[in-house]
Amino acid sequence: MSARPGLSLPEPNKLTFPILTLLKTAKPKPTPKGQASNEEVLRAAARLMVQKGYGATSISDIAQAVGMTKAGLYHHITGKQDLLFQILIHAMDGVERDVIEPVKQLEDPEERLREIIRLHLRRLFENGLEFALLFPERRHLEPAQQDAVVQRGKNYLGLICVTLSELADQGKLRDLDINIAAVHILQIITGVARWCTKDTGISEDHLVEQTVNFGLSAVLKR
Amino acid sequence: MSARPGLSLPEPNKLTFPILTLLKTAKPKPTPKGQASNEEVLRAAARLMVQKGYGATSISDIAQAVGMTKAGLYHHITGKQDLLFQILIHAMDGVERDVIEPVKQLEDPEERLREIIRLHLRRLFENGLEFALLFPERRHLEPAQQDAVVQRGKNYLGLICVTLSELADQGKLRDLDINIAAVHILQIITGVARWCTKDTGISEDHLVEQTVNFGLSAVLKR
DNA sequence: ACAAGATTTCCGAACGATCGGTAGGTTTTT
DNA sequence: AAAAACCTACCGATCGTTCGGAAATCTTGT
Repeated sequence: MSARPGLSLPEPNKLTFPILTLLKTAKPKPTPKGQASNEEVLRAAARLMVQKGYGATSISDIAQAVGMTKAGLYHHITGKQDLLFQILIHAMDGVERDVIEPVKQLEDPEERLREIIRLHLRRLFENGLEFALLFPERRHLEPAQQDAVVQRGKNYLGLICVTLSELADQGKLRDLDINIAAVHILQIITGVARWCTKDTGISEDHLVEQTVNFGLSAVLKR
Repeated sequence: MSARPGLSLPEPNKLTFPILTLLKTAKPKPTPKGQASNEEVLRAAARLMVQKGYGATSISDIAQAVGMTKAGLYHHITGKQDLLFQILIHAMDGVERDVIEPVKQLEDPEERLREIIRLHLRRLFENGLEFALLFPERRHLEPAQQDAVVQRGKNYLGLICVTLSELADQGKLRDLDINIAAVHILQIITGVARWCTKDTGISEDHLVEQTVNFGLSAVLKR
């Protein structure tokens, strides 16, 4: 971090501590590009990709965002494609941890559906909008990686379907196609992640409340 | 179309008639790249971009899809960016013609909202899913072009807002934020355009009916 | 009807730029 | 001293775009 002769750039987001702190897997190869990328890199890359799209985000962009050069960055990632894969896996991990798991313990399906929407939106606002990348950008992955991501997305969709199904058993559900309704609910959530990057003068609490009510009203009788 | 010596490729989608038939504007320059691109090119380009994304769709891909070479294609377009712009303008033209205009004559706001969703979905199925490009890909345009596209999108959103407002005047609307509800409705529609590329075994009629009911139930009392 | 010229349509080949990725050496940390 | 983190410099490939010319098509004079 000291002598960089003849170059006094601002160094935008220079990291003040070494990356790659929680690497648990063994690394036999001299290049430890194990599948564990660093949180900072993932976050910066995700932010750029949400902003500009996967294709328009170059490795140099990401490297610059974390205060490194391209070559330096390649000690933390194995490639651009795999970086996207890590981001999507990471996004799904977060959703499963912060949304799916807490919600599984709820017995009442109506409360569960409400919490799914609420918790997911909360997560979007707090932990970044990486989830918005899941659907539009997964086509840039290898088929095998794509399948892995799609599978986890389907699990999530399945949870919504089961919840709707339970609501139907209780007679609380409108006469509708559960599968289509589940997709629409998911689209509403991810839709928020999409247009919420803009500077809308809307309070987060208000948006969450309105979206939850919107989703529940669409499917519940009353 | 006749002698192409030493080259017997299948020529995948070779056009059997000259492109650019309805060019009405005068063309002073030797390169008549006026802003009127051909329908075939626009359609093929839109289809590819929906499938692979703007960044991942090369000019060669588009040229091959219409049975030409890169250089030949450049007599019909002024550039890749402008091609995207033409596609988005064309998509908005279609929506304004097939959705907004017919719907403006409807007095009853409930019927109007129902027709907005229904007609828009119908258009998606029949005239291609170019509308799905509007929101995710417009960031690749110049700011001026972006503004033009965004403005027309806002007009559409405004129509939905006005309709919701009229429903509120009639006391038919739930207690909700009209602006947020309008965005959610639009997101549902464009969401269909997004995941509908897949081979879902769902009938179009069924999907339209379900989506219309979903949207109306979300905002109407009852 | 038909040839000749003008115009449009398209192609082969290349350009400059940028991209993802790598080799090898230098600095920093352990 | 060993290992990890990082940089400079470069590679091959691909991208969007352009140039000059060759077909194909249209227009016009006769």
